[in-house]
Order: sequence, then C-alpha cells, then structure tokens
Amino acid sequence: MKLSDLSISQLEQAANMLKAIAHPMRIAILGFLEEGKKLTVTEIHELLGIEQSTTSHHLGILKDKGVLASKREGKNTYYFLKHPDLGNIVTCVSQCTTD
Amino acid sequence: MKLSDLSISQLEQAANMLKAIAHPMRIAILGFLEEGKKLTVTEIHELLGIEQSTTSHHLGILKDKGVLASKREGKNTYYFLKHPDLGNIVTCVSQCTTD
DNA sequence: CCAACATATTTATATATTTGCATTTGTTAG
DNA sequence: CTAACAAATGCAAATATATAAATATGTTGG
Repeated sequence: MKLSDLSISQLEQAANMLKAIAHPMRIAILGFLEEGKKLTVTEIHELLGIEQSTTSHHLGILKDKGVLASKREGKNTYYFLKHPDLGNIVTCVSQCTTD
Repeated sequence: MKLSDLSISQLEQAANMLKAIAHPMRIAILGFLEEGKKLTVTEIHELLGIEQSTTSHHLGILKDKGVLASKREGKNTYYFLKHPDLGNIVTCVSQCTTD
C-alpha cells in the first residue's frame, strides 16, 4: 500500500497515533513495554519518576490513540503494546537521530 | 540497541522528530517524497491545496527536526527525505491503524 | 538595476497540550 | 461495610502549536 494513497481520515488517524507517541515520557514508556512486557501504572510511574496522575494521563493518551491496550487484574491495571510492531517506530527514529 | 537505553536527550530528539511527522499535512508530504523523490515548495503547496506560507512552515519544521533536507536549484528549493527509512514509519503506523 | 517569481519569516489569533494538585472511582482484604 | 491501595478524572495555569495574512528575502532573466 502506497503512503500517498492514504485518505484524509487515515492521515489524521496516523497523525494522532504518532502524536501520541511523540513525547519523551511516552517513548520511554514504549521502551519499558518492549517484547510484550506488561506493567502496572504504579510500576511505570515509579520507573519514570513522575506523578501518578501524569503517568495515568500519558497511558490514557497512548491507549486512546490505539498504541497501548490495558487489562485489569485486581487492583492493578496492566498496560502493554497493542501492536508489538510499534516498538520498531521509535527504534527506527532513534537510528535516524543518532547520525 | 535497546529502546529502553535511550538517554533523556535522545528521547527528546526522537520525540521532536516524531512530533514533526505527526501532522496530517506533513505525513502527506512524506507520502509525496517516497522513493527519493524531490519536490519544490510550490509543487507541494499545489499538491496539498494549502497556502504557500503554511507549506513552507511545515517544510521548515520537517527540515528543522531532521526529517527532510533541502537543496536549492535556482529559484526552486527541492525538499527530500533525509533518511529514506523514515517513509517506513508512517507505513508501519498506517498498518497498525487499519485494523 | 528591475520585474517577476519562489521561498521564508513575522505577526496575531485560535486552539491544543502538558503538568501537578485535588478529587473521584474502582478493587481487594479484613 | 470499611480501610487501604490503585487508577482515572476534573481543573487551572503555563506553554506550545497551527494557521493565514502580510511582509521580507533570495534568485533569475532581461
């Protein structure tokens, strides 16, 4: 499928997904969730060293835009990559930034 | 290189690059520039059907963040992908959005 | 140099995003 | 049911972004 064949709404959806990812903290979150790992809000909030509510906000954005999915287990909510391929995006960008 | 090994500044640089891409018009621009194609500001502005100054603004953002490069030839400035791999990012996201 | 065209920048306004705090909602253990 | 913990939401202020109009700068041909 050619990139130039995308419709306006497809462009917008792709833009929203990328916009969701395009934040240092959220990229870091993707880093924690590589290889199918699942983490709770508290774990991520402690790993990042930012407020719980801020963490929840970031996770909500990533979930809302279809980057992450979540699964409740008791008190905890586990977040994980909805499409494991998405980890590649940041890896790809990182490679392009390092030169 | 593991995604989770990125430093703060690397995270920020990757975020800036993704943020630059994460806009419907700019994704469309990447679509026009696939396969090493080079286009002028006027060509892109006409293809997109938006103001010339807006087009220039978008191109400036993409260039500033290292997504595009440009080459002046006479009156025209040709823009093209700095890293051909970057086209894959949107293709990847598009695939993840269509299901 | 000057006219015409191509591109970039400035400016102002409207809109969106980020953040932490406070609060609320959901869940389990006792 | 209640206490304690986990997560989500509402809010407000600071900051950032998008857009178009107007203007400025750069380049070529005559």
